[in-house]
Amino acid sequence: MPTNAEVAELFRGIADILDVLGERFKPEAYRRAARSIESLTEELAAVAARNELRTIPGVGDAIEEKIREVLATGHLGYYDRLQKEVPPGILELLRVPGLGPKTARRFWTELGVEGPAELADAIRQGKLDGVKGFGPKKVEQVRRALAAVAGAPTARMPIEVAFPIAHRLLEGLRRAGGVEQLELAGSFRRGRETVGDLDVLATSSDPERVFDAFSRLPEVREVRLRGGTKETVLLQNGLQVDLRVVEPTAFGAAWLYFTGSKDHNVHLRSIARDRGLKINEYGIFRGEERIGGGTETEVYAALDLAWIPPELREDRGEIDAAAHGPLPPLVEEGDLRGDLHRHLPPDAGVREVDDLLAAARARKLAYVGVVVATAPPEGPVTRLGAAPLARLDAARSPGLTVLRGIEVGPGGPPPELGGVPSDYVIVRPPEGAAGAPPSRVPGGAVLVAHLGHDDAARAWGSWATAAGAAVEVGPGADRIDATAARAIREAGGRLAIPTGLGAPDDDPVAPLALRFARRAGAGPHDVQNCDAAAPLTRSGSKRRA
DNA sequence: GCCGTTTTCGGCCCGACTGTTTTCAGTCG
Repeated sequence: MPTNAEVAELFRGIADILDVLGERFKPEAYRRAARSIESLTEELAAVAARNELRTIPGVGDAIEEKIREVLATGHLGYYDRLQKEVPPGILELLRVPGLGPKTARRFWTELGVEGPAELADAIRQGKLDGVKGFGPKKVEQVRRALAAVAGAPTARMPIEVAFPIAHRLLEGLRRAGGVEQLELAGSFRRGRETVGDLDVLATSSDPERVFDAFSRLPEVREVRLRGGTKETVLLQNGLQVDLRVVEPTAFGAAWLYFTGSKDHNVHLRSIARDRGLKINEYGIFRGEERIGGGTETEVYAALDLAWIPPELREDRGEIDAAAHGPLPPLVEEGDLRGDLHRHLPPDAGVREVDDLLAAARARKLAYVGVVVATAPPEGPVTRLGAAPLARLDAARSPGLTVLRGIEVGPGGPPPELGGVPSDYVIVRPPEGAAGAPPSRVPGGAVLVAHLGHDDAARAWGSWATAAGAAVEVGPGADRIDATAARAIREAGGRLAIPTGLGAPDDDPVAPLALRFARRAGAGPHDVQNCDAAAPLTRSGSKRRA
């Protein structure tokens, strides 16, 4: 049975071939279906079994039938036939930056070139000289792009890896001066798990100065292109960054546009067109007249839509919802009232305890849970020292409840931890194996952390609901991303969001966990640590410190 | 190939940048 990702990849392959064959609208139709399928929270087979494939955005009669064929047989006759029409190497040419379907097709039909290696040979032999549309600059551009693409496949980067990089770039630009507003856009702002590039948007009275400063940042390896309003650079690590500078009056329209997603933009613009309006990155227009664009809200309002949070802008029904009034509120940083998963360093002393509690008070948290002992499925048993433990228990603060947590595997606390008094349990599933939830519930379990298995998310979500537990969301290999968080919510489970208490500014875990939860559509009621009081603990009473 | 509170047919977002051209095609996002 093919996975959703494999079916999406198949449809992208179809789109590429159709592109080279010169089809006009079909390629985008297949790509749109591919994007939708990728973002599903369950297997296609389950959707097909309920006969609901047509409810997937971009899936109509023809694509539904193709999905059913692939699910049933593992093959698609249509794709097999298409593959015979175009040499495989031509499709590789589409991966070369600056080469598109039109150009690839010309290389193939006019020069007999059938792949990247042959194209490089053709350039060396001067076969492109004098070909219409290929001057010396274009040939050199293609030659360099071919050389670059040979060594570096362009993979999307996990957002938690991009986070500190984006943080540094913005810091650098601010320090250089000349920028007024400065924001990230693109899939980064939408909180996607991976980013293909970074989009940075600025307003400035002196764009040239901003571009100059950007080009000189130490992270920048080379400037790819530069015009009056945008500059594209490549970082040392290969990540591409686009910087746009716009007028302050157009900031909202530009931020909306560059945040995407593409499908969201296309839908908005088609609504505008139906109403005799036009949206571009400079504003929203009726004829020549500009009727808004300073803020995103103005643009949405001109279409009688409520403002839509970036995390939801995927054209998965959010636009229809916004037409009927404000969307249900998503969880915000200020909604977080406590944190039940703080670790202290193994050699923590009294000082670290005091710092953590001071940070909790500064954030006005109502409760904080500190892990005092761990016996995870893998790794050694660790315990907090006697002195910091005493300090923790002795902490006195009218507003702050302090709790002791122990972190254990699905089987519950091992004998080694028998003597450790605790208020609640953090369950940590074993790494690697797509572990099924335990059949019995460890007494007073309130949190599942470091789950990391997308496939198991739905099952753990159901289990957590029954256990009165929450599942921790966040970036990284052993955490839960937005898609899995959505599956947990659909299974009736609640989420927990780390607060980042005491973490440095560029630490990605807390801000991205919040974005993932929002992307999963979670409001404050769906998040355990938005509750005003600490969850019920195993003793049935809260440890008032 | 998809889609529809004008539509089951006839549309399908919009502009920047580059290189090659004397007004535009291709690519990209």
